[in-house]
Amino acid sequence: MDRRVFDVSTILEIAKLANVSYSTVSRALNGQKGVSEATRARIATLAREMNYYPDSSARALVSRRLNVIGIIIPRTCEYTFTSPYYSHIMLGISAVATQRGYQLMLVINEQNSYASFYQRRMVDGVIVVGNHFDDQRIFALTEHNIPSTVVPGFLPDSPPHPLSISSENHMANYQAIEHLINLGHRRIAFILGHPNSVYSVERIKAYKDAFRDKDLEIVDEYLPYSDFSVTDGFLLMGQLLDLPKPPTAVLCINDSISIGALNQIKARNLRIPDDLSVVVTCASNMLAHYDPPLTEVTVPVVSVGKTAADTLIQLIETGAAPPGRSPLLARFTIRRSTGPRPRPD
Amino acid sequence: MDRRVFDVSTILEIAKLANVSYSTVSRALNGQKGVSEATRARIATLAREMNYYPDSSARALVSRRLNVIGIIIPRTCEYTFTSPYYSHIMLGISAVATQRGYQLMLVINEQNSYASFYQRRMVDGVIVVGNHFDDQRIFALTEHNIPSTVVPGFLPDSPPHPLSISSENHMANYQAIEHLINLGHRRIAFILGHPNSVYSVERIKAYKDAFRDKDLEIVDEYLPYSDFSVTDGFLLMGQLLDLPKPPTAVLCINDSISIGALNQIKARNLRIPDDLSVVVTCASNMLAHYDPPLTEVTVPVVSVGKTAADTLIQLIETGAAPPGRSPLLARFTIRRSTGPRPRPD
DNA sequence: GCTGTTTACGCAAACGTTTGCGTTAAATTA
DNA sequence: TAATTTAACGCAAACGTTTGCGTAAACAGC
Repeated sequence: MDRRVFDVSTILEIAKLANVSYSTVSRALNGQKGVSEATRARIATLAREMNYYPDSSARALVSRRLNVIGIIIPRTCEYTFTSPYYSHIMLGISAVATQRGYQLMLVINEQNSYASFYQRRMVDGVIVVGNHFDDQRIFALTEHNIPSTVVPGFLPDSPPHPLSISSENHMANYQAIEHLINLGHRRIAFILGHPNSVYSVERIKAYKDAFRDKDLEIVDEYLPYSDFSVTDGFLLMGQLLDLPKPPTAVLCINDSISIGALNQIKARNLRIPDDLSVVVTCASNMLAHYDPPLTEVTVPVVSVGKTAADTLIQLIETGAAPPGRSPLLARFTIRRSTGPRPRPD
Repeated sequence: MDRRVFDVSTILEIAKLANVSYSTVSRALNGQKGVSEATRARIATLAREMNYYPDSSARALVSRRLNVIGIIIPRTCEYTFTSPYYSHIMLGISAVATQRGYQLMLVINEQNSYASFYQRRMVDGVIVVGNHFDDQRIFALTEHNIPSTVVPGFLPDSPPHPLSISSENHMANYQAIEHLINLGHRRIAFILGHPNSVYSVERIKAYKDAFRDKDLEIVDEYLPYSDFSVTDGFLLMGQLLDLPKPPTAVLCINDSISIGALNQIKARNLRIPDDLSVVVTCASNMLAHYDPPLTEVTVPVVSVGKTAADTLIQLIETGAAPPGRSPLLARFTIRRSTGPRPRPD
């Protein structure tokens, strides 16, 4: 009678009507062998007629498999959740998960243990989508042997998590900076993200590598940190332009910073690239139709999400991490927002 | 021994070590009465030491409550999932869900029945976040009495779902159009979304209401439909400007359309508002620092998400929908992107 | 016709909880 | 002191599955 509320029937009721034991019903519905085609068909139609759906909780209890993976957005990353970066990663995760029969549990702004979701058996594994490499809670995942991947993962030299999924951005950023240097720029700014974001560290490295390779001096003033927000992009771009020696070129670390910075440039009526060269970094197509067309580092965000999900599911199902994956290369595309260094005024 | 894999203990093991029955452990851990403070404390420390976490599946199986609500993004809305609109709604849902002890199950691009998630007992209720009012699958939710809310819901005159959560946009849009008319504009364009999106219908109504109230003629050419994308905003703005009699003012239905349209305007070097007045609609702050500051319809998207979650949880827990909610009013803010109609050329 | 194999099923345990009911012993009341 | 209530706990059923094992019947090979 309690079941009436839920308007669905159980395996037992079907068994009665089909005149078989309920274990046979289970096998029939799950496509296991040991059931004749006749009874299988009978049970199948009966199940449909009776509006039968398996109870996921009961199934999970005995089979120890929920077919659910958790997406965890740490508290430290909440402010960026609304950015296209996150939604594109989730789109990638979702695509693979759906295809392989997994549901998604979304945990935004998590402040407690990441492990607990697994320990409480709410998920078969978790994907932590955060970019702070100082997150101690990651350790518990590997320590307790919890199936998990981390996006974008951590610094290559000290990875606290063996399954870090990240795009390979060094090359594209190096190319971008090299491109600007070759155009004659020397005062090149890069609006970064949080100081302990993987992305920031990665970008700084690309920047410094390119500058060192060209024997150029690195001025920290041109490398401001931001909170990844549109507003910060706007404000920091303003501060850069207010410098005694303002940059002649600027790179932006993500969509929001790019948009904010462009608005600042527009507000000051600076011409791109005549007065200032701009390289943006995009996960979305928000800036696809900007005038002028923007020289851009394109990050394969959806692929990152797909790989993270694929790796995790493989780990869940086989117990072992899949072998080395091919790198997900960010692309550098030259368009018309970068040009020769303006002559000093 | 199988439990070793999961590295957690069960209620039974704790019971043994505490020298009580496992029902006592359950009661102690759940804060029910019938347990002395001494044993309760003993069990609590023991549970912590032994790394105990309740098994959600087992708990759900008997208590018929999962504490999970599903967020369903229909297939027809997938293309907009990456828009700030969706992430802000999810942020609102998440805030309330977390506070009230619910987890979120995210289903992107669902093509099957919405009801099945409930019928398979994966969620206690669902929030459908879509904007097409021709979605037949909504009917099954009410038909089977499944706890659910729908965002943004449906047209007020024919609601197929009793719990539609939506912002109240008519007034703000009416004000926006009235504002433009008062500025002398007559050729006013509105770049809408999908033809059977609730938002489009709502906007058309506001538009036509304002025009009728001023005894002005409505020209359908100025009311193009879009797919809510940046690209479409860009292209449609171009088509509008290519019209023999181009509009002197334009309204945009959401963030993406606004961005696309602004890019088109910028690409043509039109001055805002001298050549063209622009009213944008925003869920995000992507356009917060635009130059000039944009006259805007601000939609309280996070509040919509919060209300949807709040209503649903109330429905789940009490079995009845909460009484009438106060409307979530969109705001109209005049800034500097709207000005007097330019004199005819 | 005997043995061995396969097919199609049933039985019952198990998964880890919650919870109604029963049973002591202690505490309270008359 | 006896009667009654209450507190603290145990017992066992229940939730709806999956699955290992057992078994009868059918079937094959010789």
